[in-house]
Amino acid sequence: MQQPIAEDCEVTCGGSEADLVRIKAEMIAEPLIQDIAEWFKVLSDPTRVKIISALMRRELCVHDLSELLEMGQSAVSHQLRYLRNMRMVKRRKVGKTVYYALDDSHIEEIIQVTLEHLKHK
Amino acid sequence: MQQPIAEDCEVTCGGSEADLVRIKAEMIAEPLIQDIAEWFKVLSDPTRVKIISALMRRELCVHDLSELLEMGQSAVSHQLRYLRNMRMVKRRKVGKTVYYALDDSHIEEIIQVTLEHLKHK
DNA sequence: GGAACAGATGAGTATATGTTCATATGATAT
DNA sequence: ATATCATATGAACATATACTCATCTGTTCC
Repeated sequence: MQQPIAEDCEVTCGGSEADLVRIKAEMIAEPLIQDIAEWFKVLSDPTRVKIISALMRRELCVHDLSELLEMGQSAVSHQLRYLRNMRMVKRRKVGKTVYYALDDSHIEEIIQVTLEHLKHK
Repeated sequence: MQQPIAEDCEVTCGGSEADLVRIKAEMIAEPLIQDIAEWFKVLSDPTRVKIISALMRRELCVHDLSELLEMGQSAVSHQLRYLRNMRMVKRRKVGKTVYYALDDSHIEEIIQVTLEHLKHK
């Protein structure tokens, strides 16, 4: 009767096969992993961080954001769409102009925590 | 004596030029923006989130990580180098095998905060 | 020494991402 | 209706990213 062949590095790597199975079960579930990565990707681009940094002060229209960031209107608009899809910002239309504001209570908190972290490094 | 010409959208966009200048001064400084984006980029990839998720349990060698993630050794190794450069993980060598462990006290906290956030959405 | 193994790394490649350009939409004013 | 302004959006393009493959380094065991 064949025993299941032991993995090559069962001993050398310190962890038994059973251990790995347990760890795998304890790891964050796949769909959640995807969500986390997607969420962090929002803040992984300087332009988006700048936009959020500006909106932390007050709501702003696309044109003003474009001036603050010294970037083309189109580029800003594309990123705003991205942020809107991610439910990070909401918009309010007044005549021709569109005002954007933060729509996620946790962003500021997480940015603040990260700032503290980066300072103490 | 010439007054500085007002910006096109001074009135329509609701913010005076002086306001924009003030906001610009209050925004997070450019180099810090870059650091924040770089830091978040670490967790913007599912593979890296998985690696960190696994290392939150205990230190692991490359081979075991490779098994846990069901990915090639090379791919895992590349990401580990990235994480090492970002000072997110440290390594400990024992004979042929190299053990990786978390080297950033704040990652777990931030992931935990993010998980809570994602659940309550 | 040489074989076997764990891991690291450079090159190549396919895909993702961010910006620009041109143009479209939608609103206001004349 | 037409012109103008604020914003949105699709296509194109250049760069960045993550993986694979082949190869290299460093260690142990014979």
